[in-house]
Amino acid sequence: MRVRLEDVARATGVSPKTVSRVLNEEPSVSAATRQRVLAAMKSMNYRPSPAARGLAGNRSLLIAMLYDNSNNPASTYLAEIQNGVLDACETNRYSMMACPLRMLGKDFIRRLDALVVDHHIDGVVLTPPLTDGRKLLARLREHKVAHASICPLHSKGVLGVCMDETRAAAELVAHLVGLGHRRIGHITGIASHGASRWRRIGYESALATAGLVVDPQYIVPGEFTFGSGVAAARQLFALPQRPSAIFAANDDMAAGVMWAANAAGLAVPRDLSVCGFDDTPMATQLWPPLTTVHQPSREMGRIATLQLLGQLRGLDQGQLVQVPYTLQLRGSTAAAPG
Amino acid sequence: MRVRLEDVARATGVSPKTVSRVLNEEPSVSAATRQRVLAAMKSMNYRPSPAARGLAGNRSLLIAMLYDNSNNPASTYLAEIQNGVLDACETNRYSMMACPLRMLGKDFIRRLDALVVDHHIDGVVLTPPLTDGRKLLARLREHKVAHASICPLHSKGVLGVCMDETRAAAELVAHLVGLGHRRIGHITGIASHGASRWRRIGYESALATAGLVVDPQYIVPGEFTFGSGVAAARQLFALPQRPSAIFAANDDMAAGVMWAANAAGLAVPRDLSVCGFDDTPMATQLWPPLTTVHQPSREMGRIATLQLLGQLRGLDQGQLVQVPYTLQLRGSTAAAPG
DNA sequence: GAATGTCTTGACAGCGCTGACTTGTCTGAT
DNA sequence: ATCAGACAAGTCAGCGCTGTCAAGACATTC
Repeated sequence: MRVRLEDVARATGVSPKTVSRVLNEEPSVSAATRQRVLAAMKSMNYRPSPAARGLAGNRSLLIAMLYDNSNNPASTYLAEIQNGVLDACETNRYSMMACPLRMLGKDFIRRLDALVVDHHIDGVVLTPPLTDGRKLLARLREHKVAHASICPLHSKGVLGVCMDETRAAAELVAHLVGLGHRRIGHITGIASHGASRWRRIGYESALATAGLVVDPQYIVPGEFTFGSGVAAARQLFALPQRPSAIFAANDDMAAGVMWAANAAGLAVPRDLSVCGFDDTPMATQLWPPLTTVHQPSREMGRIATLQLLGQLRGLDQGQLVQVPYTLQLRGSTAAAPG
Repeated sequence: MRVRLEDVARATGVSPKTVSRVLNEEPSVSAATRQRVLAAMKSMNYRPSPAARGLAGNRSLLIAMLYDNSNNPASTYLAEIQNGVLDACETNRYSMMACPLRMLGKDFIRRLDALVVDHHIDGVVLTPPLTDGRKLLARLREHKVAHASICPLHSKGVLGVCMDETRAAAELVAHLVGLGHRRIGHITGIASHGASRWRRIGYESALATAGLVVDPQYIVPGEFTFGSGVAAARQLFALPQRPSAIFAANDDMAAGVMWAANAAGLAVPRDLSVCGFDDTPMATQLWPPLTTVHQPSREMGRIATLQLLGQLRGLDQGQLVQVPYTLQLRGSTAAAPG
């Protein structure tokens, strides 16, 4: 029926333990033996049983991707990251379990235990805002589970990937300044996300660089959702001197701004320039297409996973890897009116 | 360290096998014993090891969600379904593995074997267009793996969920007819998706019901993507008598139509009414908001999974369950000009 | 040449659970 | 009183692999 490790051992004329050593890439096997075992494995189409390995050993070859699902609906951002994680898993013979967590409540403890204790999870990939959940991180350390973070807020001593969001945001705002805009509004994201902070800092630093004052009135809080973008835009439109450009901390909110602009009879980009962040598929599907920053989400998921797997193999290569961004200048931004 | 089944047995004063029986809800245990065992499990916080159960038994309490990832990027549709699958898993103490497959090539055989043979997967949830992959289905039957389908093209004897897409599409087109439109264009989806066929049939039947001729010129193939929507719209705009309304087979293409309309100087809905299908988050984020059909994707994922789990428990309740749709009449459709 | 260390390999138990089989008990029919 | 049958619970091996320990084959040292 099933080809077992023992069968490979018998076929090669070695002990099962030796085959096991080859399987786990342990060093103390002679090259000749290793070759013969590998050849037998291949020709017999041997596939080790994850269940047995998990039971007997301490590894499960399973990792989990944790994400916060308190914000419905599903975002393409997370879906892209998941694809990246799966990419990395596939090339490394790991498997992935997706695990939505509700940040609030102690739900996550139960879920985490189910994952770590029950499934012997080897490591987890954390996505924002889970990257900075204090209790979550504490619990992970307690269980001694390796983890890699994607865009964590606190990056000190953390394994994972990030992007220089501050610089990207600053470049974007500098672009607006270059187009002649002087009153530039900003809609921030959820405070617990690192992204919100960095993008705001980038915005402020670009203004400072250009010698413009940072007026708190022009900074309105949002929640990364379309609806919050609409509301924030209305607030900005109501100012005595409404901004001629708005930088929303993500594309969804930027879409909300464009929506509100349309509703208010403002033409984009003639009366108002709008830009976002993330370059979600939607950015090119709006009219006019949205100026934004491209974030390589899938690649980030892949790299974070590779970092995690590297750590599991004992290569302590781990700091935060920085991935490059690219500005996408499109039709939603234009020269300031007047 | 870890609480094992044996520990529970000792604490209760019964044999391990009896605890196992309680765990697996086997009938031949007296009510009194069952209660005592359950109480002990709870107080000791016993958590069975999936690895051990998988090794010893024939079940893994693991299901897989299969999806086609040859069309990048990630769609919210699939992400929503995944959330629904996870909802159902959680309440039934199952776990899920996400498994992207490339439909073409024989990649899927390897992936499927990895899942079924290695992980002892109990069942799979199929999403379009995998629901109708002949080789895939054959392989699943070969491995005797239970499966539930979401919106399969061929529904005969299949377990899963669907929606009356034909009727929904017909209602939507009837709505356009009611607004006075006589030249209504249609952009179809990928032929291998059942959705494409049903929505087109709905379109045609609605025209027939209204006594309008179905002119092949007004039916243009698309690929469910924004770009294909743009291209198809251009083709329709170039007709000697351009349509006054366009029904795109999904929201992404409808967004493409709106984009193309903007580019061509046509105002939506004044010069052109547009409607889509699926009610993705984007539908309310466009300007004007898109008239479409709401498809309860998450709920469909949940129900399909429940069907699958039901089948695994031997309840052969299985036909296709139909979920209700709702028309979302929004600003992108209006009375025909003239 | 004996003692020591290094490298490669094997023997064996056991991870935590369940399947197949057996045992014991109680019921009702003969 | 005797036996078949139903039910509750137990015994035990073993799922496929790895950890621990031990042993054999060599090379190295003084």
